[in-house]
Amino acid sequence: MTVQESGAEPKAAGMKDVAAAAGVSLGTVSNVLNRPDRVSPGTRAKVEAAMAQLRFVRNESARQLRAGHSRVLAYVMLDGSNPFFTDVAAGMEDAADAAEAGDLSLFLCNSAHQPAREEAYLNRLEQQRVQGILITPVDPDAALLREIADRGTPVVIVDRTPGGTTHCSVAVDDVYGGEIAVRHLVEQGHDRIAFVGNHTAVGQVRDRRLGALRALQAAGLGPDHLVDLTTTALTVADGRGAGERLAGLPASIRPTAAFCANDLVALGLLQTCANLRMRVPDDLAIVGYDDIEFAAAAAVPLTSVRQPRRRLGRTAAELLLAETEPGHQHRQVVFTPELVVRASTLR
Amino acid sequence: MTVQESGAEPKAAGMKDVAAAAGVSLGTVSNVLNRPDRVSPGTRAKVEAAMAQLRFVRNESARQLRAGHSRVLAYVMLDGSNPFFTDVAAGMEDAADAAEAGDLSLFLCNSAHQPAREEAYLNRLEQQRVQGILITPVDPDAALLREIADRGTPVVIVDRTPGGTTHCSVAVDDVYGGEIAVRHLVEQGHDRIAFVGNHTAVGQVRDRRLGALRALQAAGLGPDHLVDLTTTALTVADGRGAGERLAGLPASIRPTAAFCANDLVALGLLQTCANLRMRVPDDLAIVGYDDIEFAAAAAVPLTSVRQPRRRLGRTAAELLLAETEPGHQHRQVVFTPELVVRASTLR
DNA sequence: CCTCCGGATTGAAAGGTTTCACAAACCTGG
DNA sequence: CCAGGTTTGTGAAACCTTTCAATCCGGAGG
Repeated sequence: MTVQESGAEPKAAGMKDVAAAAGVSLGTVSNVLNRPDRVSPGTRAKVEAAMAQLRFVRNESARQLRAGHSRVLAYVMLDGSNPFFTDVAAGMEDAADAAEAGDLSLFLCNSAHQPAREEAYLNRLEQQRVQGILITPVDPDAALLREIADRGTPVVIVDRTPGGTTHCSVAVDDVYGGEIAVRHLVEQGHDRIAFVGNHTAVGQVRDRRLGALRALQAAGLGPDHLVDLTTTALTVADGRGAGERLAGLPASIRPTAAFCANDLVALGLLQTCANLRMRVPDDLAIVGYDDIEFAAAAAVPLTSVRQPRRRLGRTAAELLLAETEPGHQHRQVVFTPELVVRASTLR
Repeated sequence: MTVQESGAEPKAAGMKDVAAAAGVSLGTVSNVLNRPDRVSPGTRAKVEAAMAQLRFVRNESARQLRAGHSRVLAYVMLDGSNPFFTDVAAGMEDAADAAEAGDLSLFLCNSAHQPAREEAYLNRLEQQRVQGILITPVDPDAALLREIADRGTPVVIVDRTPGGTTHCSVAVDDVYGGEIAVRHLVEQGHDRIAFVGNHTAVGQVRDRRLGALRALQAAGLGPDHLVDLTTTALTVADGRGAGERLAGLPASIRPTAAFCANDLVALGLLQTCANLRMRVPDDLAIVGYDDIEFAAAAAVPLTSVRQPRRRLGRTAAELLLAETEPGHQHRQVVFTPELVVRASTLR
């Protein structure tokens, strides 16, 4: 029984205080925490009682300082409000929970497409000496990413393909995704197909369009069978706008099917169709991309290209954890997407 | 010019190394970092050059250890895949960015409804001595939350109302939300209204139903005018199931309107209506709750009760930051939701 | 009875930063 | 040229934990 301080905040007890209260040395308290088997049951009980009584909370900063690294992984995501990324993050959580090196935590950081925010997070994480950084970067070729990796913090690029092979990365084959989407439409008898998206941007969307062209070519159809409906971004509103433009085309030219770069765009398009009394899929067949949960729940369930989001995240985290192994070589993993056929393309 | 080590990893330079390389004392390096104005331009330049050359990265663990606390806030969210919570988190990010005590980072942790995960995160955060914890807990009255707060880490409860007043909290008036939803339906001429949700659970959903009953009462309608369609959870699938049950009711009893505890449920219900050729709102008017982005983008845009999600998050973070002020009193902030009327209830 | 052994415990060093009292150097004005 | 003030720079202590070599002790074997 020690006397309870009645003054202001009792100044959070440390191991030293615990040791004093239990009448043992500092080293013994440490042993109780880290190698309980090396401590006799009697002393251990005394120490544990003291810890409980003093409401001892281990100081992680001090542990890290000593250890030289923390037991934290972080995912810097591009857009926390996009279900795609939260699912990827869920996969990472699975991997972190399952890791042998128990006791890992995954922290999420949302850059929200803002380079400044991304940079601030990256710096903070590096200073925190996190075990590794997972990131879907605004710019996959940013110098900072390379620098951080060079200085020794493992970095894995998620859902982007960096220029070189200076990091591990995981991504999905978007050309193939575009190909299976449009091949399906062609098989359904369509030969004038709209591509809805902002393909001027490099990356994903461009690849998906490329795949679409390949599918047409394979069917003996030239690039003029793909009608571009270019949007500024990939939101639901963009999809609505594209729908109106599409409906305005004369019937002789109007595509009978649309391949959307994204499910959000597809949902917007679908909504416009409903408003304008165009029947889906009879008047217009629609294929989306990502297969987000709401794609299946739409008024007309959406055919979509599914990416193995959760697996993407899990694999990324596994690659990250493998970085610390001795003769590590960076790997670029590419997954294959899959077409999920639903009512929006089946007449 | 120092000689570049050619062996393995040069062992990350610390301030001591920088000091040596620049030919100054440790304290001066510290001053360059923390009080640059107290250092003459010449030495500062020397030190900065040395830092660049050695690729010096500040060690946050050591800083924290010295400072006694970190510059990190954390939000432990109940469900990272629910757009509601990611929007709340976005509001917190706004507040963290704007905070006077510059240089705060917000980390997100996803408990995914799992008490064990939540507990692991809470312990880790407390050990990390974070500046404060924001949380939408699985159980708002869990003992651990109180203990952590008692030991000195500020805790703010988000979107839940804890039993006592031992924490700050922010929430939304769900009774009122239910009331305005059903009042609107009554004004549209409905007098037999379905309530779709799992109201056996305590909390939100129960309050929303309570509000619905009040609205009926205010219109002189008894509780028998509310038809309960009870679900197990609040997912799209639950909504679909409820829709089928509803459609199975004889027309003489079947409600002409439905108030859903959640937009996901409402979207599922909407989908069933489309499948069964029930017209919305003519055959069934639908009101959802949360006003998630997809509510407006549905095939029939959904009337919904909007919660100030972003503001909820921002306020929560502000309350948290205010906790450190001297004579702090815990506050319970309650926001008022707002009805957004769209096509799903307007004939 | 002495030695040796192994398990239990201890004490001190180390890890990188910040802070603070203090010393040194430089200026100003008398 | 000096007293007193300001600007720069220094050195050591403190933050809390972990690790590891060293010590202590009781007991077994000779």
